[in-house]
Amino acid sequence: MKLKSHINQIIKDAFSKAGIDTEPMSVTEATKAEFGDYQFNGAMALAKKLGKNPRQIAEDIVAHLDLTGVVTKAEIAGPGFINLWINPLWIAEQCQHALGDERLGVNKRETPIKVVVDYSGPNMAKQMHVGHLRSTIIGDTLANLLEFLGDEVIRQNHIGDWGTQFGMLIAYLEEMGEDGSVSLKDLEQFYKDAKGRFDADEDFANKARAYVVKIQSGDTHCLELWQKFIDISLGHCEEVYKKLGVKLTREDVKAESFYNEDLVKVVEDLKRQGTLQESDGAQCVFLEGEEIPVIVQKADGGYLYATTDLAALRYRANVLGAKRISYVVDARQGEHFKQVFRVAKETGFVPEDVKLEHIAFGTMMDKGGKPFKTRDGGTVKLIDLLDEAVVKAKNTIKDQEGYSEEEVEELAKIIGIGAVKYADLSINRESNYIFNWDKMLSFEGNTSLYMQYAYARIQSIFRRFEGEIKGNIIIGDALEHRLSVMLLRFEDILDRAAIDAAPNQITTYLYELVTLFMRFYEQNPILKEGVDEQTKMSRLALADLTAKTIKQGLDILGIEVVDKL
RNA sequence: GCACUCGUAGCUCAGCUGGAUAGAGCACUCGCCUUCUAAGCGAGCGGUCUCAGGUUCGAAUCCUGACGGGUGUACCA
Repeated sequence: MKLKSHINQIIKDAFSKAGIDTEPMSVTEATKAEFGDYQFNGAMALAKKLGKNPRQIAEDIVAHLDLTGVVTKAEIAGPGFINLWINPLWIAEQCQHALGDERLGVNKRETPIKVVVDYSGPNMAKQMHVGHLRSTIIGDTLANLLEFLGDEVIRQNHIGDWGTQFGMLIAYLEEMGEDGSVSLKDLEQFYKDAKGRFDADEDFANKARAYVVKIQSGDTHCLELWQKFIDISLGHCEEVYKKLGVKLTREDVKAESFYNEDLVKVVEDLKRQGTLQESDGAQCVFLEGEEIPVIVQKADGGYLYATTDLAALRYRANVLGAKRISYVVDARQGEHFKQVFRVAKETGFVPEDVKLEHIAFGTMMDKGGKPFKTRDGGTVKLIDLLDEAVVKAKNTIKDQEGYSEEEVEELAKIIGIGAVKYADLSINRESNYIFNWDKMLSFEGNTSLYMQYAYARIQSIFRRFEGEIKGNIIIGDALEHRLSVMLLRFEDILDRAAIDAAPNQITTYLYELVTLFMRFYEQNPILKEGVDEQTKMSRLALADLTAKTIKQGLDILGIEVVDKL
């Protein structure tokens, strides 16, 4: 239900009937309940243009407003605000429709596009650490969201599987022989050991350097070892993805090495276009107004990540056919993407109509506002963090007697992982974010547990009810009215969140929705005695739609719900 | 130095396509369980939206500048 568009259309109709030859600005949600459901603030802005006073304009608009359908009441307030009330009968009807629809009334895009979402991008030489968390879950959410809205989403996991350190790792893997896969279990340690050998033993170091050259020249034996290493390493990542409930699979992997053969062509094409300049021996693209050039080939002939990114952009736009390419990457790489995107567009590597965006996010901080580290200053492994979340979640479960051990375990997973993800997604992605166990595992405030609790409460009602909902939704009071309108706003929220790539708009919405529902739950009894049948059915339907909306919203965020909490 | 980014209640954060008296949660004070999960709900307390200009009928929101924090600044990714 594109609620806002409906209201906007009514305003637009009033404009043309009133002979106002301007595109009206969009209505906005009313800032207060007493101001109705939506408000139109455009009368004031027109005052100068039309040479009339804003209240007169407002009156003119209201006089031509169709109050027989979606909107039933309009009031002019203050300097020329137009407050609008939506018809409760219409709201009820729309909620009813949403309830009967598996998409909850959310339309699929009329003109879906292909979107590449590039996220996670772990380095194969090391284990995934907290630095990968935000990209992985924000990216997955964005992909889920666009998919739900009907776009054709192509997930891309641009893993780092190429580079000098792999020579060292492969040399070490070969040295370990069959035991390699065993010691690889702890990649972090494996890396350290390999580095230790590299630093201590000159022969080993030379072998490692030779391997780099061999891999790059396509030596079969080396490539086999390399492939083995990547497989095992990727297996580690998949373990993390599984725990996190992230949908990335091997199908989505397009590693750095995938673009290797294209790198020469990228440089050649740039050269042919005359956009390349040599500087200190390196091949560079100098952009107007930019101090630092984009280097695509080092003085020693090697390629850089800008080169790979250009190759990837070209592939995604031209081979995959993406019209929107979203990079969910740390904000610190803002400059890099700004430049690479410019080069891609200015050289025509990527067509003009393709939207390139860097979905930047801030750094994860500890309670003290410092970058998140272990006690001894090391990086926190993602798998450890997630395991800890599950342990902590287990401790928050109050009534453990009510469950079997397996159930507690399962519940703890859902709660713990959900808490970590929700905490991250609920904050404006561009700002740094303070990681706080106590806060994220709290039932109070804007947390996943609060949402899951609300969902479980509703399911509890249905466990007791055990019937079938018959009859229609009837908006009985102001609270039910607000709750219903909130439910109908779901699509508007998702649309906006998709445009801005802002998961926190979804969490803010869910929080508002759940808060309203909790009030409704307290004030409007459903199964208690003395509630007449019609009211009971209507309230059950509202509760049901609320639960389904919470579930769908959390599902987009990659968070599960439970029937009992 | 230059560029980017952030600065909203004691703390953590919403709000930023300009709109009415700036909103939540935590903390603190108080009230509500013989009836649908009180892990809840309600009420109170708490603000020169960093500062100074500007644009505007109207600015937390847009522009300029200052101050403060963070980040980045050519052959790592």
